Amino acid sequence: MTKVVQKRDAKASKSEIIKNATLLFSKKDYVSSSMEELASMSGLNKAMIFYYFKNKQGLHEAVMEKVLDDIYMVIQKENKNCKKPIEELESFIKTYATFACKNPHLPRLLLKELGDSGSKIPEKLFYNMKKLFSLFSNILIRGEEKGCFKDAIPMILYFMIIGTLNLMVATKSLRVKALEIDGIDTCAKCDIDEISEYLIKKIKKMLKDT
Amino acid sequence: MTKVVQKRDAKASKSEIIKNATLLFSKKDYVSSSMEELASMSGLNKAMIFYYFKNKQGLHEAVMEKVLDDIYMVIQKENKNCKKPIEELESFIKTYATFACKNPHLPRLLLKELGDSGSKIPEKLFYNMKKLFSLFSNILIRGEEKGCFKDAIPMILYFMIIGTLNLMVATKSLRVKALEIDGIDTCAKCDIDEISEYLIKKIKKMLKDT
Amino acid sequence: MTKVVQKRDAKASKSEIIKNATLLFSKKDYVSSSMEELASMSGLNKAMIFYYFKNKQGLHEAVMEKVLDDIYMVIQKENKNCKKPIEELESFIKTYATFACKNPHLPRLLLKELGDSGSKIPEKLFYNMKKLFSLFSNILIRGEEKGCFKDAIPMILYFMIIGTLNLMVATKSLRVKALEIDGIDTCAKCDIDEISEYLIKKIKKMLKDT
Amino acid sequence: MTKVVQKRDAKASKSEIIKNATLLFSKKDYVSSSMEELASMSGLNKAMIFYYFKNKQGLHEAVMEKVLDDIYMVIQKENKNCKKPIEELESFIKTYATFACKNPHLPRLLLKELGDSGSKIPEKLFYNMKKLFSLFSNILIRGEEKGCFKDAIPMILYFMIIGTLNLMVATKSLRVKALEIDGIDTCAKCDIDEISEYLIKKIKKMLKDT
DNA sequence: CATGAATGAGAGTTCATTCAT
DNA sequence: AATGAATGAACTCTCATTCAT
Repeated sequence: MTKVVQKRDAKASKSEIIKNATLLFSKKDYVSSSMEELASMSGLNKAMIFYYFKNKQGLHEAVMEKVLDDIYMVIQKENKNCKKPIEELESFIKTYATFACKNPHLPRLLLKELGDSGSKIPEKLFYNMKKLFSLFSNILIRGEEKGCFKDAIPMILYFMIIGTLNLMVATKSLRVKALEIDGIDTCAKCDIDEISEYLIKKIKKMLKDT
Repeated sequence: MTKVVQKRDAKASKSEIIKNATLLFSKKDYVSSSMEELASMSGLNKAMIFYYFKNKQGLHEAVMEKVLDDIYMVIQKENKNCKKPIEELESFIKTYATFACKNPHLPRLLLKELGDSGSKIPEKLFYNMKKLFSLFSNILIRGEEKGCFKDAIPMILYFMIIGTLNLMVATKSLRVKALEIDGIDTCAKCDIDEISEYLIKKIKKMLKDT
Repeated sequence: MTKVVQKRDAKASKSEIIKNATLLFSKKDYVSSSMEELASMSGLNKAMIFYYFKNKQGLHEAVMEKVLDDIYMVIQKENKNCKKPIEELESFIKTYATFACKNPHLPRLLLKELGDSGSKIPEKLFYNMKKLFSLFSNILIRGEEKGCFKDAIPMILYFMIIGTLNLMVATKSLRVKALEIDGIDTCAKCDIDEISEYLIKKIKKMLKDT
Repeated sequence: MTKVVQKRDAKASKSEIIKNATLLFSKKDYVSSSMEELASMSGLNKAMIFYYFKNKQGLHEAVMEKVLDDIYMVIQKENKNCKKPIEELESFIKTYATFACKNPHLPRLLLKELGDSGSKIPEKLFYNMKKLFSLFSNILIRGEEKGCFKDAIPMILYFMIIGTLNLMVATKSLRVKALEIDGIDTCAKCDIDEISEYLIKKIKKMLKDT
C-alpha cells in the first residue's frame, strides 16, 4: 500500500484522520464506524487515533467541528460580497446548496446528528450549530428592519431551507432508484442549481409583502 | 421448583416487541439498541425476538413498516374528508405535524434513515416511503390540474414540509436549551399547531398564482 | 481438549471459573490475569465470564469471597471442638497453617490484597476479612476474661500469626532457592506442622502470666 | 520556534524517576503503573525512562534495590551503636518500624513482591533481601551464642517481625475504617511506637530462657 | 411459546516499547 | 540528553445470534 501522507508529521496525520473519519461517519453510523478501519484507511496505526483525539467521541467532535466550520467559513465569505438582505438570502441558499452537493457528508452528518438531538450534544458542536443559525437569522432580521421581508420566523425558515437541501442531497441515490423502478418523478434529474433556484424563488415569494 | 411459564399469544408478544423497539430505535441508534435491553423492556427472553423477527434487521424493518403505515393510515383517513386540493394540502400538513408531535420517534427514525440513504434500503421500507410521497404528490398534481396551485415541484415541496416538521420536532429539546442558555429565539415556545399554521400559510403563498 | 465439566450447567460452569480464577489471580496479578486465558482454562467462551460475573472486578470479588469463606468455615468448624481458649488458639493457628499450605493461593491473594489496602476495598471482601478477625479476636477476649491470657492485643497478634504463616507459605520456593544457592538457613526444610508448632509455643509463651 | 530544552544531568533525572516510580509502584500495582504517568510526574519524556532503565522491569528492579538498600543502611547504622544482642534486636525492630511508617511504600512493595514469590524474582532483588535477613539472623545467632536468646528460629522470627510491622502499616487506613464503621478494636489509634514497643516486649519474652 | 447457557466476532482503549530527529 | 510520532500486541467488554431443553 503506497502511502500518500508524509509520516512523522502530526498535522498531516491528524488531518488525514479527520478527512477519512468524515467519510466514514457519513457513510456508516457513528457507532458502526470502526477505528480499525479508519486507521487503515489513513495508513496509520489504530493507536494514533487515540493519540491525537483521545476518544472516538473526541474524534467525532473534531470531525463535526471541522465540517460546520468549513460551511460557515464559505457562507460567511460569500455573504460579505452581498449588499442587500435579499442578496444575502440568495447567497446563503446557493452557497449552502453548492457546498452540500460537493461535500455530501455534510447533509448526512447533520441529519443523523439532528436525528438524535434528544441525546446529549457536545458543547462545541452545539456552539458551532448556533453560529451558523445566527448568521442566517441575522439576515432575516436585518431584512425585516429594512422592510424587504415580511413575517419571517427564522428558525422555521432555516429548517425549511437546510432541511430541504440536506434531504435532496442525502436522498439523491434513492430518488434515482425510485425513478428507474417506478417512474415516479422525484426530481431525480434536477441538478443542485435548479433545486436551489426553485427554493430561492419560493422562499422569496413567501416573504414578500402582499 | 415449578416454573410458571407466562403464556402469551404471538400477536401480543410481537406487537409488544415492536412497540418497545420503536422507542428504543428512536432513542438510541439502530446499532446501539441492544436486543438484550429490548427483551427485558418487553418482559421476554432475548431469543424470542429472533424467533419472531429472524434477526435484528428484520425487526428494524418491521418497526419502520409499522411507523410508516401508521402515519399513512392517519393521513389517508383525514384526506378523505377533504373536498378541495387546498384542503387536502392543509390536512396533510396538519395531520403529519400532529402525529409527529405525538409520536416523536417518527421524525427521529426518518431523519436517521434518510441520513444514510446511501446505504442499501430494504425493499419494504422503500415501498412504504414511496406510498406516502405518492399520496402527497397526487394532491399537488390534482391541484395543478384544477388550477389551485402554480408551479409545484412535489418532491421539493414534500421535503420542505416533512423536513421542516421533522426537524422542528426532533430538535425540540435542543431549541429549548439554546433559548435558556443564549436567549436565542429558536421558536422554543411555539407549539406544533402554530408551527403548522405558519407552514400552511407560507406554502399556500408559495403556490399561489401571482 | 477433553472437557471435564458438564456443559449447560450454570453451577458447574460458575464454580469451574472460580476455581481457575483463584489459581490465576494467585499465580499472576489481578491485572495480569487475562480473561481469555481463564476462559480457555475453564473450557468456556470468554463471554461466559461476563455473563456470570459481570466484570473482571466482580469475578475477583467472587473469588476472594469464596477463599475467605472457605478458610472461615474450616476454622470455625474446628473451633467448635475446643473447650478452653487455649485450645481454640492452638486450633486456630494449626488449622490456618494447614489450610494455607494446602491452598497456597490464600496466602498469596491475601498478601497482595493487603499490600494495596490503600486502594478502595470492596464491601464484601472487607466484611469477610472482619469476620475472620472477629473470630480470632473473640478467642483472645474470652481467654483474657478467664485469665488464660495476659496482655493480648488481638490485632497485633492476629498479624503476627497470619503474617508469619502467609509469608512462610508464600516464600517457600524462594527459601528453598536461598538454601541451595547460599546455604542460608531459611527453614527451607521445615514442614508446616513444625512451623505452626513453633508458632504456637511462642505465642503461648508470649501470653503467659509471668 | 526556538525550543527551550531543559537540561538536567543523568543522575538527577534518574533519581527523580526512581522517586516517583517508588510512589507509583506502591500506590498502584507494578502492572497498573503506566510509564506515561510516571514520565509526566517526573517532568520528562516517556522515552527517557527507557533510555535510563532499558525497560519497565529494569526500572522496577532499580526501585526495589533502592528501597531495600535504604532500609538496610538505616538499620545497619543504628545497629552499630548497640552493644548487646538484645539491644540490637530492639534497635532492629524499632528502626524498621519507624522507617516503614515514614516510607509506607516499603511495606506495600514488600507484601506485593512476596505475594508472588512463586514467580521469578530478579537476582539483585533476591540478593538485597537476603542481606537484610542475614543481618537479622546474625543478631539472633550471636545472641544465642552469648546465651541471651533461647530457641530462636531466625526465619520465622524475621517474618513475625516484618510481617507484623508491614501489615500494620499497610492496613492502617483499613483499620481506621473498620473502627469507624463497626467499632471493632483494630489498634487504629496506636502509633507506630506503641506497636513496636509491644512487639519488642513480646519477642523478648518469647526468647527468654524459662 | 419460552428460557438460559453458550458462542464468535469484533469493538474501543491502553501500554510498553521503538524510531527519527 | 531529549522529544513526539508511531507501532503491535494485548485487554476488557458487548452483542447478535444459536442451541438444547
